[in-house]
Amino acid sequence: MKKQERQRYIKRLLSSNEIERQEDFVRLLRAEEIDVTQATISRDIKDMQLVKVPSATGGYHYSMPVQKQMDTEKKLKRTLKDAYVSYATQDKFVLIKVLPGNGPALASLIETMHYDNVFGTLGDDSTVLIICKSLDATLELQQMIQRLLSDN
Amino acid sequence: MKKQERQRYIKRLLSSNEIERQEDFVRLLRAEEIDVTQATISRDIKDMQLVKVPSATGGYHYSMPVQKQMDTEKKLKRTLKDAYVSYATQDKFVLIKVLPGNGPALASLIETMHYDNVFGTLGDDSTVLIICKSLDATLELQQMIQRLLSDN
DNA sequence: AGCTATTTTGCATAAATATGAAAGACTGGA
DNA sequence: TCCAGTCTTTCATATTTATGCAAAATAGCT
Repeated sequence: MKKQERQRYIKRLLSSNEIERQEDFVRLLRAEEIDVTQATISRDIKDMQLVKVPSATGGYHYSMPVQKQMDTEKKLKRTLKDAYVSYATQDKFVLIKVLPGNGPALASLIETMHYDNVFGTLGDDSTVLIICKSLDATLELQQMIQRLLSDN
Repeated sequence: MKKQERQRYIKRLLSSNEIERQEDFVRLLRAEEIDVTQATISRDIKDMQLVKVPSATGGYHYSMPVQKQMDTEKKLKRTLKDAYVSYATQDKFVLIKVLPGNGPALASLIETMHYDNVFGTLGDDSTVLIICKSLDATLELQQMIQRLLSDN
């Protein structure tokens, strides 16, 4: 399946927040050997219900649909609350310990949130490692986890 | 203040989900004696960080920013959980009883969520009346309230 | 009020996005 | 295999959105 694969790529590209127009997708996909035109991207965006968000800094960037984000955050929160054991940070890393079996699920949820500041995520059975893009980002992520754990 | 007032109108227009393009805003605002061009709307949308969402039914419509929606839903949930007494529905109405003093706050939160299906909201000291656009909508709203009350 | 700085708007148009229609790919038969 | 139906893509272009710039409005002074 060609289309689905491309759309997976598109999702992955989302977290790198420099995507300001559809042509950016075209360019980035071409770099990955996937040759498409803007027209197709436009249709993909419609399919996937992505939105072009005016960012606080003056530009625009594409992002996950509202509903999905809300749903995912909800699951994320629940998983965190259910399985959370401890966390630690060092440098640009955040390491979350969870109850055995919950690592991959949590990592995948964090992935699909497409946080702008997250470079990558890795989960084994009971540990999730999140690699941030900057030290500031690490702090922010930490606060977000705090928030998810504490609020209801 | 001209701009702010217009932006308030724009927010109010959001809940009527037939707004598919910026020109629709122009048209609807003109109907309310507010004379603007599409250029201004484009800037307002950027200011307010509204997004154009591809809807499930094939079209597009403008909507509140993700973050604000999430924040508001959070407050709404908290308020509901804190102040909820009972609710009842009849026809296209949902009537929520809350602890004294919480009616207006709750009504206003529901307003700012801009639910597509809500025609209007009215809150006195301890009661909130929500008027839906259809019977189906009433059911949906009811379920949403259930969800907010039960989940965490 | 009169003047200056700042903000907001419209106009014109550039830039970006969406889409009809034709062509190409893919699917599951017969 | 060949075909009909379905799905997907591109091309060309219509439609929609964003923006530079000049004019107008607004706000803050004195």
